Parts: sequence; C-alpha cells; structure tokens
Amino acid sequence: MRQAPAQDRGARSRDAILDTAGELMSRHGYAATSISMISTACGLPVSSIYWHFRSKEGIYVAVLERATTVLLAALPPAEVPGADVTQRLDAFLSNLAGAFRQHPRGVQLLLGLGVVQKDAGAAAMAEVHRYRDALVAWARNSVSSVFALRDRPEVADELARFTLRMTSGTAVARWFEPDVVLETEPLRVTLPALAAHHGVPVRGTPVEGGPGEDAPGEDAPALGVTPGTAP
Amino acid sequence: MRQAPAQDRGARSRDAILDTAGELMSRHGYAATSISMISTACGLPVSSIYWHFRSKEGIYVAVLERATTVLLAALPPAEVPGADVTQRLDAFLSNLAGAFRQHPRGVQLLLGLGVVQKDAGAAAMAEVHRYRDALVAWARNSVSSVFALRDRPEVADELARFTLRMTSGTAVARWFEPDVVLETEPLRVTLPALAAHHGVPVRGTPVEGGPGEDAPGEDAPALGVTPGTAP
DNA sequence: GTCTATATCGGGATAGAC
DNA sequence: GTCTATCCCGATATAGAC
Repeated sequence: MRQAPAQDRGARSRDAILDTAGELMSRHGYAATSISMISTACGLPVSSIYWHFRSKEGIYVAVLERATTVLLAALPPAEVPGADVTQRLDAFLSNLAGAFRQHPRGVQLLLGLGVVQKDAGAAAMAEVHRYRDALVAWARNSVSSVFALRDRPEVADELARFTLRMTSGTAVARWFEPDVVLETEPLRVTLPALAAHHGVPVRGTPVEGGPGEDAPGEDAPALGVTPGTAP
Repeated sequence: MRQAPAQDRGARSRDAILDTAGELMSRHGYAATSISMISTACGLPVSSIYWHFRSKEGIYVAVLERATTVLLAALPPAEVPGADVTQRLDAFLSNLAGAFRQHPRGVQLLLGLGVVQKDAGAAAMAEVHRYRDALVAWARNSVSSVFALRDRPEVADELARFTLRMTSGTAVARWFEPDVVLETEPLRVTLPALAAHHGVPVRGTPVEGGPGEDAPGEDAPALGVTPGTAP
C-alpha cells in the first residue's frame, strides 16, 4: 500500500504551506504576500498550493483557522485557578504573555493585523471578525473570572478591551522592534486600578478601601510565572 | 499672467493626490493601495500623479511628511499648562484624543499601521521610523511634563510607551469598528496608577494620599479641543 | 499529489502630444 | 501640468503531463 505515505506527504505539504503562509502574512500583511513568495519560501510549486487551497483567500482562511485552534489551545479558557485576585490576575497575564511570546504570528493574525478592510474578500473578512470576537470573548470571560465580575458585565467588557488594545499595540510595536514582548507588569498594575475605579473591590491594590498598607511596593509581588503555559 | 493659476492648480492637484492617497493607504494599507485606485479616486490620470511624485514610495513618503506636519501642529508640544497634575493630565489626554479624533488617518499612518516591514522600500521604512520616533518623543516629553519626571526618564519612557500602545491598539480597533474613538477615561485612571506604582507622587488620584474625593467624575472635564488644528 | 508551462489580468512606470 | 497610449513585469489562477 502506497496510499498512506502519499496522504502523509500531502498533509505535511499542507502544513508547510500554512506555516510559511502564516509567517509571511503576519509579517508582510495579506495583500503584500504573494503566492510566489509562499511557493519559493516553502519549496512547493504554485500549482501544488492551488491543489491544496482554492485561492489565496482560502489560504488565508485556513491560516486563520489553524492559528485560532493553536492559540485557543494555548489559552486555558478562563478557569483562572488562583484563590486570590492577585494570583488569578498573575495567572491570566502570564497565560496571555506566554501565548504572545510563543505564538506571536497567531496573535497578530487573530487581532486582525495583516488585513485592512477589503484587502481580502468578504468571506475572509467575516472569518477575521469571527476569530477576533472569539479572542475578545476569551479575554472578557477571563477578566470576569479574575475580578469576579459576573454581575458587572460592562466592567468586564472594558477591562477586556483595555487588555486587548494593549496587546494589539504591542503587536504593532513588534513590526518595528521584533524583540518586543508583552509586558505584564503595567497591566498587573493598571487592571486592578481600573477595576477599583469602577467600584470593584480589589484586595491588595492601592485603593482607598484598605489603608493598612500605604506603599504599594516598588517591586511587584514577585509571583512566579505560572508553569504549564507551553503545551 | 497665467503662471499663477497654473501653479495654483498644480498645488491643488498635489494636495488632492495626497488627500486621497492618505485616505486609501490608511484604510487599505500601502501594498493594497494601487496607483490606479488613487487615480480614479481623485480624478487625475496616472501620469499626472507620476509628474508630481517620482514613484509610489514617493507618494507614501509625502503622505507621511504631511501627516506629521498636520499632526504635530495639532499637538501642543508638551507645554501642558495646568498647575495640578490632574489638570495637566486631562489637558494631555484631551489633546491626544482630539488629534486622534480629527486626524485618525494621520495617527494610523504615523504609528506605522499600513506598512508592514519591507512592503515599501528602505527609504520609506526609514521615514516611518523617523516619524514614529517623533511621536514617541512627543509623548515622552508630554508625560514627563505632566508628572514632573525630569529626573525619572525611565518612568516617562514607560508611561509614553504605555500610552502609545493603547493608541495603537485603538487605531487597530478602528479597522473593524470605524466609530471607535480613543477613550481617555481608562488612561486618566491608569497612567497615575502606573506613575504611583513607580513611586512618583501623584495628587488627586485614587492613591492612599488624598481620600477626600474618591470619584474623579464620570463626565469628562469637557476641555475644548485646541483650535487652529486645521490650517 | 506534484511538476512544467501558460493564459490572463492588473500593477507600476514611461513617452510624448497638447 | 495634464492627458492618451503603451511597455514591462509580476500576480492569480489553470491545464495537463507525470
């Protein structure tokens, strides 16, 4: 039987195409990434690419789909195990930063960088919206769990938007300085401040409720990053 | 003398080209914006565009240059008149949000959205870096003035980066929801929190110092946008 | 499933009349 | 300064042998 090896080779080619396409599209954007670039980068001829995918838009959709799968697998869905708010927040931010560090291209693609409006067809844009919304929902559920905001959906929404905008901005900065990572410390400070500003009780943060500790501390709580972010 | 009208017409054509090119490039990105799109959008034939500008890259550089001029004119350079930290912060954020609201395309272009890496040539990328750096410098000087950080340049740098990343993220969000504006309230809350976290004394913010007012006010101070932004 | 070869179209850029 | 007409190349996509 030679069918199995052939199928295997096809699947590996498909993966290779998606790998290089994701790399190139996240770096150059959808419009600036040509099929020939993908072809020369991954070694396979153009028509093989068209055998695996109907069109350029099809490649893009497939890249998005796989990036979503990988990324959502890397993001524990809003369980946030810690008992303390600070611990849960650290776990959440650690997950976010870990995903950003390990799958930066996926983050860039899912946040919609790389496409601008009608570059791609309507179907592709709809997919981008879907995946982007999925990320937003994950962030909203996570912060809702971190700060116990079941009855304050507006606050959860604002905190999630705030977090994702910082993430987007950092992804943009990565275009110019590839070494940039998502800094968790500013978010660890500002998210509780935002929550407190909306009247959400937050323990261990500089809010007027508990005057016992006046100094927030120069050093962060030094909670170790949660292991297990890398599957 | 017919020279004056002719020159005037040429200058107006040049402006029209830059207007439409800036609009299209900020919406579709550099690579996805074609000369023919610009031609049909502004009415002038392709060769007229090439008479005014050497190449597509030349158009892009000119668009960036003009956006920088307009934007930096709309941003009072780090004077920040208020006596109180809160007042100065409000003025700063009001200026930033006003510029974002009135020149969103310029902000998008200067922040580097619309180009991804080597889309344009090396010269254009260098220009993007220059202009982006100018924006960063403006933000750093502004926050330095707001929080009196002459002797804490590191803190000024972090606050400026934080602010511009939020701005970048908001600009990205504008691709998907064109109505999105730069929200000043989260920044008004989080910037003092970040400053306080670094040991910078901040008066009138929800830090343990002054518990008199806990609510900074739901409504914005309604500081008028600076006039004279549109020449 | 993979390759060579090719059709077709649109992009950037130029020539030269007016 | 503006227009028409054109060159050249690269991009998407397809045909058909292997």
